[in-house]
Amino acid sequence: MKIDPNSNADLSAQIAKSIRDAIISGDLIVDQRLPSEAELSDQFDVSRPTVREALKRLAAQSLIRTQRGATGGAFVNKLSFEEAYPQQITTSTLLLSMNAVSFETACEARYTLERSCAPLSALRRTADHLATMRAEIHRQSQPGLTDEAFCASDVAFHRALVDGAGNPVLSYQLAGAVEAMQPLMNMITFSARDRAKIIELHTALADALEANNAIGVDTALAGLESYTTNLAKSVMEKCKNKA
Amino acid sequence: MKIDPNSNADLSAQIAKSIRDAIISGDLIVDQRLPSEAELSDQFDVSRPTVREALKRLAAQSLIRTQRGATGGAFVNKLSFEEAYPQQITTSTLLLSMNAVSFETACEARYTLERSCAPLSALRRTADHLATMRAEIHRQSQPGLTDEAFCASDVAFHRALVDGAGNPVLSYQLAGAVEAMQPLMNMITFSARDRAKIIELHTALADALEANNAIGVDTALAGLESYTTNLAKSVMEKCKNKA
DNA sequence: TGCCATTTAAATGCCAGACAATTAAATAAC
DNA sequence: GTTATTTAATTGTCTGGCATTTAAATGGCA
Repeated sequence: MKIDPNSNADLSAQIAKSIRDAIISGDLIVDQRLPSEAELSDQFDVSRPTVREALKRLAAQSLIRTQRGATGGAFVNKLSFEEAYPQQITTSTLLLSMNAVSFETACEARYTLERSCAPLSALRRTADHLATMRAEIHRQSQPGLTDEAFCASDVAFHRALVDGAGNPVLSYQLAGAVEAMQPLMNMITFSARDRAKIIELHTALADALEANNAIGVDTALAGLESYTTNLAKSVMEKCKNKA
Repeated sequence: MKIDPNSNADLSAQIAKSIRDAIISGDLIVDQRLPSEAELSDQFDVSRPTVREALKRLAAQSLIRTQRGATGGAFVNKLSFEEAYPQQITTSTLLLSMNAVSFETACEARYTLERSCAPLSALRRTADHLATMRAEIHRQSQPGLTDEAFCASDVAFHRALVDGAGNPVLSYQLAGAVEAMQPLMNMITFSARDRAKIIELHTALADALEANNAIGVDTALAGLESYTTNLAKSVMEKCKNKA
C-alpha cells in the first residue's frame, strides 16, 4: 500500500479511505485484525500519529474497534443496527437543524415513511409490539407527565409501530425519521398541544393494529399528520402575530 | 471544559463527544471557528495529538472542516444532504453485508420505502425528472451495455423517481435503501436477468408518472418487486441444485 | 503433574517538542 | 497606489519516549 504525499487530502484521510475501501470491498472481513499501528506506519510510510488519526476516523464511523494489551489491536467491527441507530439519528437531526428544512417537509417525510410501514405492521405485529404501544398510551395519559417524557413516550410508541413490520432494515431507516423529528415536535409541544386528542388517535391506531386493519392504521396516521401540521400552522401564526 | 482521565473511554473520544454535543445542542453554530488545537489542548488539559485525534473523529462525521494557514482552524461544518448521502449509503451497504440480511428483507424494505414516495412523485414530478427517467430507460435498452452500467442506470432511474417527490428528507432516506441494494442486485443481474422485462416495467412506471397516475406508479413498482423477488428465488434454487 | 504467582512482551494510549507547509495580513519597496 | 516581501498564526507531520493494559510465557511450589 502506498499513499500520495502530494495529494490535497490529509495523509490520515487517505489512509482511512484506503482501509475503509478494503472493508467495504471485503478485502478485510469482520473481526479481522488490522496490522499494528507500527506496522501500518511502515506499510504506508508515515508516522504513527498519522496512522492513529486515520484509525480514529474509522473508529468514529464504527468501522473498527480497538483493544489494548498483548493480543490487542484494531479489528474490523461488525456494524450492527443498534450501533448504526444513534449515528443515523444524529445525522438526521443535524440535517434538519442546519438546512432550514420546513416543518411541513420534515413532517411529510416522517409520516410518508411511517405510513409505508403500516400494512406490514398490521400484518405482522406481535402481541409484544401491541403491549408496548398500549403501555405507552397509558403513560401518556398520566397527568403529571412532563413534556419531555411525553415526547419520549410518543417516540417509543411510534417505534413500536415501525418495529411491528418485522423488518430491521425498515426500522433502521425509520429511526432517523421518527427520532429526528422529536426536537421539532418539542417546539410545538410546549404550546397548547392537546394530549387527549393525540392519545385518542394513538388508541385508534393501536386498535386498528390489533384488528390487523391496515386501512385503519393508515387512517389514524393520516389523522395524526394533519393534526400535527395544523397545530404547527397555528403556532406559526401566533409567532407572527407576536412579532 | 474538563475531561475525566479515569473514564473507560479514550480521551480523544471524550473530547470529540464534548464538542459534538456542543454542536448538536447549538452551543457551537455553523461556520463558527473552534479554538485552535493549542488552545483546545490547554482547555482540555491534554496534548495536541490527542486533540487532533478528537478533531479527526469529528471530521470523519463531517461535523467540522479544517483550514490551514493564518486564519485557519476547525470550523463547524454545515452538514448538507449531498455530504450525508455517501455516508448513508456506505453505512446501509455495510449493514446489509455484515448482518446476514436476507435478500427478501432488503428488497421488501427498499420497495416499501420507494412505493411510499409514489403518490407524492406522481403529484409533483417535474418534466426534468421525467426526462431523466426516459433517458435512463433509453440507455438501458442499448444492446452493448455492461451489467454494471445497467445497474447504475437502474439506480439513477429510481433516484429520479424518488427525487420527483420533491422532498429532500425523503430523498436522503431513500438514497441508502436504493443504492445499498445495488450490490445485492448485482448478484442477480449476472444471471439471466431479463432486461426487456425490466425496461417494460420502467416504461409503464414512467408513463404512469407522466399521467400523474399514482396508482399506476404503485402497480408498476409492485410488479418490479415481485419480479425481482421471484428472480432471486429462482437464482437461489439454481445455487442449491448445483451444490 | 498441576496450579498459582510472577515476569515478560506486545500493543495501544498519551505526551513533549520540533519542524514543514500553508495562508492571510502586515509591511516595505517602488 | 500597487506590488513584492516579510511575518505570524495555524494545521500537518515526524521523532522519540513513557505509561497502561493484557495475554501469554515462565517459574516456583505442592
